[in-house]
This record gives sequence, structure tokens and C-alpha cells, in this order.
Amino acid sequence: MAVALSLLEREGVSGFTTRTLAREATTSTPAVYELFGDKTGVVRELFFEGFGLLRGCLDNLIDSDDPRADLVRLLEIYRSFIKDNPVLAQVMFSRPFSDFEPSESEVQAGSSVRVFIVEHVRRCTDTGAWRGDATDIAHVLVALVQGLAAAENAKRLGTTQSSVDRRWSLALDAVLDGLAT
Amino acid sequence: MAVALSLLEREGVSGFTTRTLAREATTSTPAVYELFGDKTGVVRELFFEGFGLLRGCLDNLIDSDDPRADLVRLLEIYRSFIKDNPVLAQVMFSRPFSDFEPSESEVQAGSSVRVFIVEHVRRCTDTGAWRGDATDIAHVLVALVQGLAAAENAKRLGTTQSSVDRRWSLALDAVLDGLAT
DNA sequence: CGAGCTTCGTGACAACGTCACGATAACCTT
DNA sequence: AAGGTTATCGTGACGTTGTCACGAAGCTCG
Repeated sequence: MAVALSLLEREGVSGFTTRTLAREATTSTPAVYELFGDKTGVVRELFFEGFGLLRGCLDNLIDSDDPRADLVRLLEIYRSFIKDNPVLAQVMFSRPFSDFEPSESEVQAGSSVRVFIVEHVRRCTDTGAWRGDATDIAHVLVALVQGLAAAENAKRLGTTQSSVDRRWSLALDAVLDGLAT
Repeated sequence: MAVALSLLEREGVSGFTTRTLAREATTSTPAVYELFGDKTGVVRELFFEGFGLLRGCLDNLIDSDDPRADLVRLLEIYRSFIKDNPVLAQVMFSRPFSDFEPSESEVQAGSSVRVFIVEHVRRCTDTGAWRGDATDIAHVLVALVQGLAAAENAKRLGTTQSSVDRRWSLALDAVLDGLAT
């Protein structure tokens, strides 16, 4: 898995082949097939691994007594995870390998991450009059962050760092202000 | 191109091969290569075609005297385009074909669409105290819509139609309220 | 009617996902 | 410690895909 992660991030989706993976792991392709069944199986494991790593990043968050500021920092961690692991994030949230489509139960892989986010949203909704249910808000925030991060990675969000950052904070401020009545 | 569009939407990314494309167009693969150079060339044309189609959908929008309501309807058209052409939207906004990465100038393909959106945002910012520049707001809105649509297509936004719709309108209402100070 | 250029079909090549087959290594039972 | 069962792995092969060389066919223009 370590070799797979490094190969994926180094060579991208198109360079990620069973043969090179086997070679870099100093073994042969059938060994890969024995362990993972499919190439899709390798991708699936990367998918899970990605959510584990993301969860690890989020654990670095230390809560303060300002729930909203904590939520903003949480979303910034989410953003930097996607920025630091662009290919892995694609595997998690997009379908770069056209024959890996996570089943409904596998989508639950992110449940630990989702719970973490919902909890931090709930800290906000508890201390004030926020609009909507905490789960709904979490979905909205995650979709927004992923949309922004996808645009940023595709260099579609702006040409200079400052314009990109400005749009990120505009988006986050606006949505949180709009949510917090 | 018509055959390519239909093949793409029918067979998905993994079924989209030069051989089947040539067969369905009742020709041979070198003919495809003569016209498009690469398989990437075909994908690139689909990319442009997609923005043309999206622009055509947006043209159905008839402006009223309520700029904000118009903007909401614009974003709903954007959403239904992505929902009606999921694979094409992936080609436009994601990288399902791992060796097609639009160059910076090709990203400008969406400029007509972008201009259209910025104009409708500006109608709002002109008639009221909105936060931020119209271009920034347009970027934020597009990112939000694409994030929500990607989540919806991946069945990640909710299990029932009503929860999905509820989250869509929560997101749009919140961000527009937050923007419109 | 014929020269030059564009377009297309046949066939081939390399790389990929996948697997059958046999060989090896590991483990458990006695 | 020995033998047998199972899990693991390497060699080689097959079908499919992107790609292209080569030659044939058609069109344009004199």
C-alpha cells in the first residue's frame, strides 16, 4: 500500500499500472492479483486509505471555545488535505479509474470523517440559531469545499494565489454567515 | 461528434474506445485519428461541445425583474445540465480520461458560460449591497454548484430525493443570503 | 485526363488487465 | 521432525486498447 500510494501520487492516474506497481514493490503482477483480486481492488484500498489519512489530518484539530472558528479551521484542513494529495483526493471523490465505482456501503468509508464534521457543525448549531439540520449543513459544507478544491486543483479558481485565497474565504464566510441566520 | 456524444453518454468512460467509436460511425480507426489526431483529441472536442451545449441550455433563461431569482434559476439550469449529462459533465469538470488535461487556454472554453454567469451575478451586485466582486462571486457559485452536483451524481448528497433537494436549496439560500450581506 | 494532396482501410506493434499453470514458501498436525 | 495442506508467487500467455506505417482510394486543379 505504501508503494501504491507513492506511485499513485508520483505518476498520476495514467502511470498507475499493475505492472509498475508490482515492479516497484519488487514482486510480480500475480502477487498483486493474489492480494487485491483486481486492479480495482488496489484502487478500492487506496480509497479507504485516503479516508484514513484524511481522518488522521483532522485529528490534529484542537478545539477552542469558538465553534465557528474551529469549523473554519476544520474546513481549511480539509482543503489542504486535498491540495497536498491531489491524486488521492481524485480517487476518493472523483472516478479517475473508470471501473472503480464504490458501492453504497463503501461510500460509508468516509463515515468517520463525516461524523467528525457533523459533530463540529453541531457545536455551532447548538450555540446559536443556525438554519437547517447539522447533517444537512455538513453535506453542504463538504460539497462546497470539494467543489472549491476541485476547481483549485484544476487551476480553475484563479490565476494568482491571492485571488484563489480570496475566493476561498469569500465562499466560507458567505456560507457560514448565511447559515448562521 | 454526434456519435461520440451518444457513445460517451451510453457506454460511459470505460466503454468509450476509438474502435467502437469508429465502428458506430461506420468507419475505421485511422479515420478517427486523421480527424482528431489523438483519442485525447476526441475528448478535447467533447469538452468544447459540452460547454456549447451548456451555453445553449443557459440561453433558455428568461430574465425577470428579480435578479436574485434569476440567478437561482440559472444555477438550477446548471444543476440539471450536469444531472442530464453526467458523463459529459465529468469530461468537462473532472478528468475521467487520465491523459486529457485541458491547457490553460482550453480552460477558457467555458468563458462564454462564465461571462453569462458573471453578468447575472452583476445584476445582483448592482442592485444592492453584495459582498465581494462579481467575478469572485461567480467563481464561488460555480464551485458550489459543481461540488453539489458531483456529490449528487455520486449519490453522496443523500439517499432520498427530498433530502437531496433540501440540501441543494439550503446551500443556495445560505450562500446567497451570506453574499447579499 | 493525370499529378498532388487528402482521406481512409488493412494489418501490425507495444502496453495494459487478467489469468492458467506450475513452483515455492509457510503453516499445521502428528 | 516429517509430511501434507494451503497460501503465495513467477513465467508465460491471451484479448483488448491506443497508435501508426503502408498502400489504396478519392478529390482538386491544371
